[in-house]
Amino acid sequence: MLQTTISMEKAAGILKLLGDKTRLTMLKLMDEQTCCVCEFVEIFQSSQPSISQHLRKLKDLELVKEERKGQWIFYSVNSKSAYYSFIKPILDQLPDQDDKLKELEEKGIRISCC
Amino acid sequence: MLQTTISMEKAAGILKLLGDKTRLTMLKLMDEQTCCVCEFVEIFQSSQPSISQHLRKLKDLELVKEERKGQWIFYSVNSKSAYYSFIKPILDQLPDQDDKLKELEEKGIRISCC
DNA sequence: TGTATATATAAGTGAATAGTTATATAATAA
DNA sequence: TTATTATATAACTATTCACTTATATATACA
Repeated sequence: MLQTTISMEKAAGILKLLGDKTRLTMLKLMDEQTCCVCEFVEIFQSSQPSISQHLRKLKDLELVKEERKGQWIFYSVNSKSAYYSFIKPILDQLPDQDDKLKELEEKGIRISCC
Repeated sequence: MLQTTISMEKAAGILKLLGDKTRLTMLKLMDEQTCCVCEFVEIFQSSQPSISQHLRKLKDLELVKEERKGQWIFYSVNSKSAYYSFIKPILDQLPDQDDKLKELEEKGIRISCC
């Protein structure tokens, strides 16, 4: 069952992206739920361009996919990616981040509904 | 069987170290065999200080252990590390690097014996 | 001894990177 | 149409990072 071999080059590139606390947490969140940019901005108390730039890097490697809904763009982990099987075991070992989304819901600023 | 929880902070720090092609390949090699600095220098055609510095970073996070044997210092993955279970699934997905050590043996410059 | 070999460390340099501010695009609402 | 909201992108800046050169330490061997 050992599937697609990943090149060292590609693996290092992906791990470099995951080697940032913000991006790693974003990915963990997006593996559980679909999130939009403004939610990340709130969660990480970061600027909107900073979050956008993190998302773009993840999108460039096709680790996440986007879907526009009206004015919002929703991001989630791209489980169809050839490299999903590479990152999934990593994400699974990370502490659950659901509390971050729960906080948003409590504050009444969770968007995801629609 | 989901064991030790790793913090996001720590996970990101480790992944950042793995996000370098040289270090990632070194780790994969050291997960299979014990290697010394001069072997890495030969394999990666890198300078000795460069290799030493990579090893130090891996050692600082206790991902590798060292053992002096005479003039040589042998490095290997520290499977006793609290984070070995975190990196092992990653290393297992990487392409085998045995050919690199075989090359050294063929050239007659493999040290590990003793 | 003194010389050679293996490794580590320190200091400097250039490139990569994450964040900032400013601006552009796109959808919605008035 | 104009204003507002959500997001992306471009240009700039400060920091991080990998590598270099030079030097130090430690072992082996003559």
